[in-house]
Amino acid sequence: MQSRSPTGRAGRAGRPRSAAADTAILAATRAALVELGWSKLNLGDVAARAGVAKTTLYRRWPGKNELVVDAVAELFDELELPDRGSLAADIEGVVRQFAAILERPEARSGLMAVVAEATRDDALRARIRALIVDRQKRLVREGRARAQRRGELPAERDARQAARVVDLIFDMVAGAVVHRTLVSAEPADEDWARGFTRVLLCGLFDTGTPGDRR
Amino acid sequence: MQSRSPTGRAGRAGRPRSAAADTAILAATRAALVELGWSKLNLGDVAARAGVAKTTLYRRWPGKNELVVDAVAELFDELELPDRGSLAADIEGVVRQFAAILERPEARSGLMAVVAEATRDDALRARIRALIVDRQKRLVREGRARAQRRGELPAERDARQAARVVDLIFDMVAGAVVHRTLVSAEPADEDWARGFTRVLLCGLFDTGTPGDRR
Amino acid sequence: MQSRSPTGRAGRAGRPRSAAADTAILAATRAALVELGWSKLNLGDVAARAGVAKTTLYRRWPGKNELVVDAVAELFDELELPDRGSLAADIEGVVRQFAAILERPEARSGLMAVVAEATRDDALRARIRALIVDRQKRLVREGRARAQRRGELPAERDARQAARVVDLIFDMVAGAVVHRTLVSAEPADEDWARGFTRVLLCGLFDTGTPGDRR
Amino acid sequence: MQSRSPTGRAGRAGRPRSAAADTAILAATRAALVELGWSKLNLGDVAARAGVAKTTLYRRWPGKNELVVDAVAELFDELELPDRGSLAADIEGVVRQFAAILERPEARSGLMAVVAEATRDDALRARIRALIVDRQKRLVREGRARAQRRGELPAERDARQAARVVDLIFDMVAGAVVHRTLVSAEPADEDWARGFTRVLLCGLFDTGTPGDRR
DNA sequence: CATTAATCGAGACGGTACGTCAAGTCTTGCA
DNA sequence: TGCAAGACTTGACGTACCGTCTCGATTAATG
Repeated sequence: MQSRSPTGRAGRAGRPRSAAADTAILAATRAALVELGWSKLNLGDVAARAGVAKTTLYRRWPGKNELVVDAVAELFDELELPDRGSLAADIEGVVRQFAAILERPEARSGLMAVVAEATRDDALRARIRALIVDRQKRLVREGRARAQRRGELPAERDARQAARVVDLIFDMVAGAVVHRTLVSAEPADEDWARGFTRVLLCGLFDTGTPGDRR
Repeated sequence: MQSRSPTGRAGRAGRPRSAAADTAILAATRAALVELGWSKLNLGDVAARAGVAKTTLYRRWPGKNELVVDAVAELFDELELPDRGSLAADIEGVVRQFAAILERPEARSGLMAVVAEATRDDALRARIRALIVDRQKRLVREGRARAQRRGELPAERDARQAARVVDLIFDMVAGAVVHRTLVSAEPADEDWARGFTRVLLCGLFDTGTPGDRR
Repeated sequence: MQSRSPTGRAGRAGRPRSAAADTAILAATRAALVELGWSKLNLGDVAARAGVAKTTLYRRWPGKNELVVDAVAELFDELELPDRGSLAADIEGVVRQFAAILERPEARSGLMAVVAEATRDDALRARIRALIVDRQKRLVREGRARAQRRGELPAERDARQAARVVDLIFDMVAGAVVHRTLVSAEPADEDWARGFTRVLLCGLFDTGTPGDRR
Repeated sequence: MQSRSPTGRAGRAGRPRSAAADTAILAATRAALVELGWSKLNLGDVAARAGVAKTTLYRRWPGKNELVVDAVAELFDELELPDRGSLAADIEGVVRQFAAILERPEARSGLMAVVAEATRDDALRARIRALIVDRQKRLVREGRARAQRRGELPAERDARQAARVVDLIFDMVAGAVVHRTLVSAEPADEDWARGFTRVLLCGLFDTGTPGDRR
């Protein structure tokens, strides 16, 4: 998925690419990210850790940015949305999972850096959307559908409206957790997740006692 | 404010630092950020643009990271919170202003990059908090106080609770706008701002027709 | 000879070093020495003249000192000792040749400078001895052997004594020419060479009319 | 002597220059030369050691080269030529004294370096001649006159011839000691001094048993 | 089963930017 | 005015990575 195939139609003649190398390189990238952080990360070091030549790495990825997107994207594939019985519980659960990933240094260092690079690189931005953003929106879609099945949320008027709502919620949830964790640099712990979920579901105008609606 | 004072007690002996240089350097930094972006930004170029020697720059800032934090921080000082008559209108206004800043390439490139670097640099994180985060929380505090005066929001139980709410709202607003703009890479336009404000104030459970409560 | 070989056993793996680069760099060093002199000589300029990256230069030589020793050493390899029929004529010949080399600006600037640096750098001193001093002592040894074959000089008692005499003569000849040329800054012309040779062979006590013994 | 006087006639107006400063600066230069050597020597450090501002230093000397010539020249003024009873003994004595000075790091590092610089700087070359070369030729002149008084050496035909001989002997003695000490990097000890003196006085053709003529 | 064509390791290559250091000048304020 | 302090411009330093290249040595699938 993440590496371009060497030929247009099919890997015809010649020695085929080592499948193990891809795995080793991505793992080495994460390891290097942990030790060195984004700015000191260098592809020569990654190649050495993976037991691979620098040329092998450049044959498969265009550069540092794309490599790190791929390496970080795999982290977010761990996210799951088990049914915790209510929308509030589901949200709190995914917020805590997301926060846990963002505690890991390989995610912290890498994620914001590639987003920063993506502000000036359309292809990179597309890659991030495809491998991280769009892929994790499944969580919002699934949680929303489940809540609608439970009757907690109304159905949307149409598909366009549904997509807009999913996008908005994703930006609100992911944005708040990322901002709390990386910009404000405070832990997104259980208390914070509960407060956040309350506002997200009931709004700031809500005056009810905590826990009444869940 | 952003530059270290040259002496511990008082700038007594020797030639004093040129005050104009600071201004020129920060402006040059933003200009270079627009043209080159974070990753191609180099201090030699910044120094040349500012009409200043590279050593002068290094005498005043420890490095690229701190320089960019200072340069970007000035951008956010433009944010204002004029009274638009209702909390909803105030939020929409500040969201649109914030989004407008994040459209500017010097902010886009710089902000996420320094946040990324700050994940491995405590001093840098502190600098970001002091110059950007804590400074802009004034907007949340002011908006909240104004809404309480209008009777739109209840008063907090105590100061600790108030601070927690301010922090939460700041992360939710800033996080959502940043994520929408930089990660999802979609415009935070008027429509989006309205939808966001609605959810923030009324929550996802809200079923009222749009506009009833504002 | 002057560049370190990249591998211990044999230059096997990896791209081999360009052989032409060594030649180009040493020639560029001499050219830069002529134009700029030692103190203004800089490796960036040398690299540019040689059409080579600065890193290539640093990969092969530790620094300016060693590079200049190698570049200057090649100049002295031009020295020859053709048989002019008598020891006096041979000495005058080599003195004039040596003086001619020291007229050249690349030798003038470089030689004394590296000797100066070598006063605080053992490795550099060893390099000078190996590439310049010991290499040119061949001239003294050869001239002495030839004079002994002619019967002009007696044979030494033993090898140790021979080595001491060779060292002494080398220091006297080279020292006098260098001092005349660079310190006193007077030309070591034919007249001077004749006077010097007379004293070296006959001593200050000699009272004979010039030319009687040759 | 070595510093230019600030005004044409007398240091009249304004604060007069501190006389102690000159002494302190030259001493500091030698101290820095011992610790750092020529190439690492820097005028900021010298100024600090001398308890003087860098500007003061530049007001009195044009630069590093001239400063070091002055500092080193003072060392050679220590040379003396006590009457040891014979020309051979006088020469051996001065050779040993000269060698002793060249053992001192401040002389080793500085002397060759300024000679190297002087190859491209006429004013510097003149300064070296005036302060070092010409000044120490007094030793040769005095030794020669003494030997003539003793009857060891004949008188010259005329003054021009006398000057040529003095120059030649000076270059031979100083050149040999410098070359032995700094280029060959061997000690100019008592043995070497005796061998050198023998050759200088009797020549290489001499076959007599050592010591017969002294 | 030999050929063939791409991949692999290693490492040199031309570049660019780094952050530091020294040279020499300029600008203060004090004596 | 001389002087100490120290900021200033300039420019080289030596290092580290960048992404490309040139090698000789493996490897499969093809012929």
